[in-house]
Amino acid sequence: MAAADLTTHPGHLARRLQQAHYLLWNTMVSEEITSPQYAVLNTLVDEPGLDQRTVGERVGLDRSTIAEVISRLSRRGLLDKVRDPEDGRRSLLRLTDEGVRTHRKLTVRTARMNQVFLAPLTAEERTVFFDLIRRVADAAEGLRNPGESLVAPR
Amino acid sequence: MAAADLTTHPGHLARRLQQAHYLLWNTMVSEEITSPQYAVLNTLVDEPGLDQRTVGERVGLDRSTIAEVISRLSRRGLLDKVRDPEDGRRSLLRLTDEGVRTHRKLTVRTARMNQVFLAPLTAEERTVFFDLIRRVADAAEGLRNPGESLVAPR
DNA sequence: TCGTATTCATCGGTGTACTGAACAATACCC
DNA sequence: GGGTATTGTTCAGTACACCGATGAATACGA
Repeated sequence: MAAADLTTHPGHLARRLQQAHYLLWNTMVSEEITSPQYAVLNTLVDEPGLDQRTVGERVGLDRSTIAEVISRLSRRGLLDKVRDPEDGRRSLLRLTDEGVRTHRKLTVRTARMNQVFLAPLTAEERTVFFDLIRRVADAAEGLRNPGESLVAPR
Repeated sequence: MAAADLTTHPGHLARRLQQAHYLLWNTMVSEEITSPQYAVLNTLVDEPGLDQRTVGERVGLDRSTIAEVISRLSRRGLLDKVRDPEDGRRSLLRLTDEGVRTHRKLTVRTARMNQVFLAPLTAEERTVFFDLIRRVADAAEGLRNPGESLVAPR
């Protein structure tokens, strides 16, 4: 059997896209703070006091992964983590002043990086780019929790 | 400063897309062989006897990463790795019969998975999807080796 | 031909990213 | 109110994915 053409395999393209982004992030945004770490800071700027699991859900990180990311951010003094006095299972998260400053700085640099990253596309193409990726990702994420969107239990 | 909207950040979208793909791969293709491992098998079907560095270049994997991926495939008996007698620095790679069989099986399943993954898009949209991602990824990869495409040194 | 430069592979370190299992705390139901 | 189920976190294990440094083999130039 002949080899498949990987340039038409969305998974392979997604990996290449992410790697390319990782490299650009490292040179244009930060060598210490990673993109997922920034996503966590960004969520907590908007919603301070969120618990760990919910933050993971917002940024699309697994329960184990979010725990590690948060422990690194906490170790660097960018956020504080305290047990919820109302519910001893939860860890509540809040940015420190240093965390807020870091978020502000990285937001500026990230905007610059996105300009470079998306430079090959016109404004219309960018809109399409976001739309197509979002639709595919949303649909695939939906396959994991069948029925969730249908009955919305809770 | 307000929080940024991550749904317009290509890096964040790329990560979500890749994760969604990873999960679908696990359920529809294989739990043992990963997508990067399949990419290596696929390359070696076409070009047996390639050295390790070149394979890494073909599939877009770092020298350290490709070494680990290949060591796993070798441990599972899917490929053979021998020193090049002509150049003692190189490791030459070749699929075993078992490796060829595995590639054939996974190629069928991967095609099925891609249908499901891309189901939200029309045929025209898929073409655009591939084109946009490829252009962005190619351009970003080009930023790493400035001048390479201009003068093609060697 | 001998010494320097390049190239390929490996090693150590860090950071995602997933699963399954364990544990503690809370919620729910008879 | 006590036993069971659910929920949030952590831990162990596996697999990418990067960099810098090291070592071995080859290439090249004076």
